[in-house]
Amino acid sequence: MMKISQLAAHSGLSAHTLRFYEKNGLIEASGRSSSGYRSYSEDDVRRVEFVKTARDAGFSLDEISQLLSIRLDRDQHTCEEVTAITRHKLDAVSAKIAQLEEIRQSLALLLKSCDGGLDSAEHCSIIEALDAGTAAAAVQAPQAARSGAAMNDAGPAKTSPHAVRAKTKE
Amino acid sequence: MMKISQLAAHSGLSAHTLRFYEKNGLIEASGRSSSGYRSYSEDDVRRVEFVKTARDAGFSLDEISQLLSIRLDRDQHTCEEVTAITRHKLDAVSAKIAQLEEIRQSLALLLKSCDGGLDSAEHCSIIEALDAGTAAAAVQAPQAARSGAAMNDAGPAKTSPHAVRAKTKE
DNA sequence: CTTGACCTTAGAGTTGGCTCTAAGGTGTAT
DNA sequence: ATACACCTTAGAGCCAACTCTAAGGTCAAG
Repeated sequence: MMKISQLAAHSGLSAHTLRFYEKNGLIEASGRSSSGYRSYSEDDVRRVEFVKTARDAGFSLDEISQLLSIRLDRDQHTCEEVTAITRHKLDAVSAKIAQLEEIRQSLALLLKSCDGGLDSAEHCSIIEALDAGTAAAAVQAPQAARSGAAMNDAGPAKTSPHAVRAKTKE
Repeated sequence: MMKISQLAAHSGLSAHTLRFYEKNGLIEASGRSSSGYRSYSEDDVRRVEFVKTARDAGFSLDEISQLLSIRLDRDQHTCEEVTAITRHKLDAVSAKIAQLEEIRQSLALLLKSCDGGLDSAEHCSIIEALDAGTAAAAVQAPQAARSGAAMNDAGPAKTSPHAVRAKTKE
């Protein structure tokens, strides 16, 4: 039986994150001390490790929930269900990569066109390309990189809730 | 001189988005009708097109702001500034792709290990791999895919505000 | 007996880029 | 005159996955 900070150290997740996962039904602490401190059994720890591994493999918390309920009750589920989730995720990741590859290609072309010298940007070919609308055009029709076509996870196919951009953080 | 919905139709951005961009200083309507309706000059339209093109090329709104101020006053800036922004973005996109490639690899390995049959998931090798923590381990040390190491844009190097996950939408 | 490290909770804030709502005013066609 | 499509604003809501805060309770060491 370990306390939350021990589990945090053990799992590499913060205590905050562990509580957050608990609130979202991903994990639980099967016991509490007399003073209300969470205490985690070995089974609890294994479940946390499962979540961490699945997260590192790229699954969303929602997908992890599905995987957990299968794990909990394996003989009520089929391999097909598991592979469906995994395949779906793989497809989404592949699509995202393809989209980023296009962007990378656009950026690489832009970079190649400009010497990057220290003199005035008066005739900078990058600025000119963006002005002329020929930045992504050389790679592919611009709307191919946009229009919710790229990203679909599991779930009730919503009509492109918000556009899919580069999302490279910060 | 066009009204906002005309510009929306022309640019492929919604009127909402145009107002949002204006609020964030990316674009402006140089005139207003007597009743307060925005009216866009040809210069305004060109600026909107620039923003759209840059967005499609993968730049963030913040980066687009920087590019716009260079475009506005080209001879006060150098090509080096423009290439720096572009190179930075390219690096960020490349890093993101590399990270997603790792995830793709993990998922592909998981999928390959399981036949996906319709019988019980009792011995499903995907669930077992996630349980054993060997899902990503086969590809690379798990923390390589995590630990804010992957995504850095321009900006004051914050210490990993939130972890970088797959972000494949929905 | 106090310091300081730990634990608890509900709930708010962060990120980026929209997206939408409410509550109204305007413009034009019938 | 009345329906209907358009325009205005400030501001709230959405997404995921945390991340942090406030305001307190617990516990071992010195």
